[in-house]
Amino acid sequence: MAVTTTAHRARRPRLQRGSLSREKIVRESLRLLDADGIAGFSLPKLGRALGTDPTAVYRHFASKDDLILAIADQLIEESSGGLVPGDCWVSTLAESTRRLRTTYLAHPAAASLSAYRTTQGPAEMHIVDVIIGAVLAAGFEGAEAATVYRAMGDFALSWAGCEASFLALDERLQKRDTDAWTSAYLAVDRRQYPHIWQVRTELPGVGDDEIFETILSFVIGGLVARAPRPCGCAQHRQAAANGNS
Amino acid sequence: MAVTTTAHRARRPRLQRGSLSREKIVRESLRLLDADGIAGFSLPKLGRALGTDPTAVYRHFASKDDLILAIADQLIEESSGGLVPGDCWVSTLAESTRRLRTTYLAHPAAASLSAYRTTQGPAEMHIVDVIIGAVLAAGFEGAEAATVYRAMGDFALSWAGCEASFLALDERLQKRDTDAWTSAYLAVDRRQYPHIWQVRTELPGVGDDEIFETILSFVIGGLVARAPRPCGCAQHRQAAANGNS
DNA sequence: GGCCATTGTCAATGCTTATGACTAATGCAT
DNA sequence: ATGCATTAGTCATAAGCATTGACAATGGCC
Repeated sequence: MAVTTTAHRARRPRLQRGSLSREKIVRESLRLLDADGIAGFSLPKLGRALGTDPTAVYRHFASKDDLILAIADQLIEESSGGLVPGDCWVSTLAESTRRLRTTYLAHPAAASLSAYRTTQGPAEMHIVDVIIGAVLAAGFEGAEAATVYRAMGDFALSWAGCEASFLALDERLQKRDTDAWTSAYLAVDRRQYPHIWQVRTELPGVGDDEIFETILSFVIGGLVARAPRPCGCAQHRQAAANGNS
Repeated sequence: MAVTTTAHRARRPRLQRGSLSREKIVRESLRLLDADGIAGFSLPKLGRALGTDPTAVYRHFASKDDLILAIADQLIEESSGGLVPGDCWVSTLAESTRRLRTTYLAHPAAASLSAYRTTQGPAEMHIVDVIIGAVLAAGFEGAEAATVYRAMGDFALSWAGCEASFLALDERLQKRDTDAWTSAYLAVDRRQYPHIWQVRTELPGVGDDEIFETILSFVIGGLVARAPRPCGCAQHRQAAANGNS
């Protein structure tokens, strides 16, 4: 069958007419959000950027929220696509957290809109399965496994979402915050806030990556200490043999 | 065309000067946000709720963002007011994290608007000083102390902010998410997502408080394991003496 | 009394999300 | 191939939002 009827379109189960499609709209949304931030993202603007009527997007998405969910799934896909769990559950957990953060930081405006939302798309299901797999490999079982999974998953989402939300603020507002570390806290009164004063010169130099790796090491460290079964990979078996928890 | 439109418009008697103040507006904003959520919070609605002209609030706040910052400071004050660090730095850290979360969960809509914002108000400075004090008591010094403080502080803010943001969503959307745990994940395909399948019956029963205490115990556990100086309080000295980290 | 900054009111601008009516393109059955 | 139901794109429009500038009443001050 399949003669010469628009070969590349025939792949889809249902042919798309015209110039718009959900996929194209999501892609252009991401582009707009990356370029102009949240302020540059409205359905009329999106329609115009696509070269269509300002309201045309409503033919493909029931509402703006519907579109945001599609963007969320795209982000999760970008973040967890091709992630294959190795034999070390510790690095599986650490890596999936790092990857989510990397994606969110690459698309802060999109992430700040779509974080904390459950898409129930295939990409989300996949990463959930991977993380639960790691938690089970750590020896947690039943209700405790479910709780530990939620704790680790929500930690990754909340941290990355929070960093992204900050980066999605106006540059003006971000500068206000940065200035707090570099000047306001630097000039703090010694008697009123003695502890801030003690580390005041160190505060401006702290980098975001450093902060993230610190909290991640705490979380993973606390998890490993509580895990019923140590990690079976070469590196961690070595560490466990040395009596290090 | 126009006949008698403006002639007998039902006019409310003009309010007395001083019927509005920044404090009153912040209080009414919190009330509105708690009652109706983010959707019920616009400057026109706020003005009407205060019994004034919809635009009257602009006489006291330069913009909506200006008002949101004032709300943020009010929340921090409510959360950290009266917090006195004890001799146990572990519980100081845990308690201040718990208190922030409690406040944010009590005012989810307000928190979701104002989280991640630096107010540089006295309430914020105070809680920062308390947390840095605990980190110093743990034996961290210099740049490492600054990094650990940021990690712990940002963890508390991001987790509580994230939970609040979720609670600030429409009830309809929250239900969508809850249903994901109670039905969608329950009916997952065993072969496609074997790990989800394994814990599927446990997922719906996991409570938010439980998840929070789990991640908090991981974070605190990881921190304690890395701290140069163990906690000096009776309870933790005992634990340290038993060789438990 | 008279000055005048402050603050409440009003009208208006230009943006937003969203909907229903209308039109034209398309796939499908005949 | 032809006609038709479906549907994508367009248009007009509604209702609500943040914000602004003009205007007017108020109350402190001299």
